[in-house]
Amino acid sequence: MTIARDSDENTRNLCSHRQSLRSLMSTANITATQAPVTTIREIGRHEGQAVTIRGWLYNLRESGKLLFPIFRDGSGVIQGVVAKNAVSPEMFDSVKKLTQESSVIVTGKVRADKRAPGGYELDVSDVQVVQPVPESDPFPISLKEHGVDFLMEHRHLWVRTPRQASILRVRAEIIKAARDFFDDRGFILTDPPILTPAACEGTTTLFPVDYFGEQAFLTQSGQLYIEATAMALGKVYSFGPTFRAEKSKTRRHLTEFWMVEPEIAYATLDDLMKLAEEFVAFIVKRALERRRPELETIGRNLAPLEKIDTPFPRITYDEAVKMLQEGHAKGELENRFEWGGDLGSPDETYLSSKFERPLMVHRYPAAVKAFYMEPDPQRPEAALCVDMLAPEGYGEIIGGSQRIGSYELLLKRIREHGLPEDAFRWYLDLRKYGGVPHAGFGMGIERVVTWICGLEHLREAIPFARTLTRIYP
RNA sequence: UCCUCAGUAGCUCAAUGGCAGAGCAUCCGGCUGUUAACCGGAGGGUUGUAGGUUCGAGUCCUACCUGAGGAGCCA
Repeated sequence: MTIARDSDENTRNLCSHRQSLRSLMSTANITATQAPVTTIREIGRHEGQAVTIRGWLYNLRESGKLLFPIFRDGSGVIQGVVAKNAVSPEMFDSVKKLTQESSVIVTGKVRADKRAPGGYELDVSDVQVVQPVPESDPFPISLKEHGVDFLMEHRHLWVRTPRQASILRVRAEIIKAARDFFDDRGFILTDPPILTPAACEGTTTLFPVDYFGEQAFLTQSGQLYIEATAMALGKVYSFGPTFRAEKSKTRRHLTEFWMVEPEIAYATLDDLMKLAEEFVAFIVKRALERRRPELETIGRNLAPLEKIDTPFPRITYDEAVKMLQEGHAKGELENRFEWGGDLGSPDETYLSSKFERPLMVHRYPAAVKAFYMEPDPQRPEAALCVDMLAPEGYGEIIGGSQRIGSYELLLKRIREHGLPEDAFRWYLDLRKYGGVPHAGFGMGIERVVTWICGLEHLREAIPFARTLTRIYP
């Protein structure tokens, strides 16, 4: 039994309330030892029995001599019922005075009830208050709507709400699915460094770090490093955070986000596209199988997700350009797209809206893509690369390519891009000592979570989002 | 970096250039099945900041600050 000390001025006015809680708690101890401790998620197994749950008060409704405290414990939410004539007056009064998000240990009898959203209610016989939230300083996040900035300012408390907690559970499932997928297919997890030397792809998008007096940067991709481990282990992947100092102010961008990146020796672009579609289909299926209740809590329309299956549609960049130009001619797109540019956000949305499954666009012009991509031997101005666009306007979730195999060509590209040759010595070595055709892609976890959960903003898809304007909490 | 919009009570928002308001939250009271419960009452304000126009500015003008959405860039 724990009780908060009177360490805060705000809690002083609670003293009389606290006195009654203390006397309540001396009897509560006995009850707590009699009933088995369970979680709300598992509570159905104890129908008709007295159980103890440990959690927080989510909300309290009352109707005269009936109280309806709603408890949450991280596994779920359940409504308790306290009738005035069924408990002691002290007990009734204590529950009546409970404040939102006070931590509580609750004992009661589990009863099936058709009116309850979760199927069960708890006839409360005892409540121990672990720490009361002071009346003078109530929990800031009410059940009513709030603005984005306010919620982000209170993210550490916002995560307690059912919707946010559900999103985090889906995220965890997606990450586990990604790891299971690669682990089960013989991929080896190799963690690339987060601190990297010198500039790799242009310093403006990198976060500089002082490394014992030397300039270093936070990684913006583990790809170059897992190309090295792929040459050692054949099939590898990495899963970790990446950092982009881009000044992007949109709902699709974070400055710190998590990526899954597989890299495979002796793989071609076609192998990569097959892997990517199987991977994404696997993740969607897993989320539907294991996190359906959470997706429903979030309010996700599951019908579009149920349609996700292999094979995914594939179009070349050239075909995409044709579609975009036709779209412009029909008045469905504002600007006419010309061959040679990278697809913009409205272009991606338009293209993916024509399909119910994720769309793979391949063979972009080499000029708009990264320096390490292998040119198409059939058409050297195009790169052997692929972007996967999620349906429903969620945009790019995967970017990948076959990597340049030739030492000479890679060196040429590094020079063309004005990159520091010295910093890439090790990367060039991979083409000097037994280079092979190889390919890989990166998938942004938050973008996938946003799509699968049907969210408006990427910042809800990660526990603590880092954006251009926010590094608190 | 550019474009657009916003900033008023703890929160979400109203207020024709003319007395700064409502709902929620908090507190007090009522209700034996409430589902963001409901009903009655109370307290709660340097209208983002600094100037300006005006008899009078939350409202109009200028600058700045903060935030949001979008573009570019990207996953």
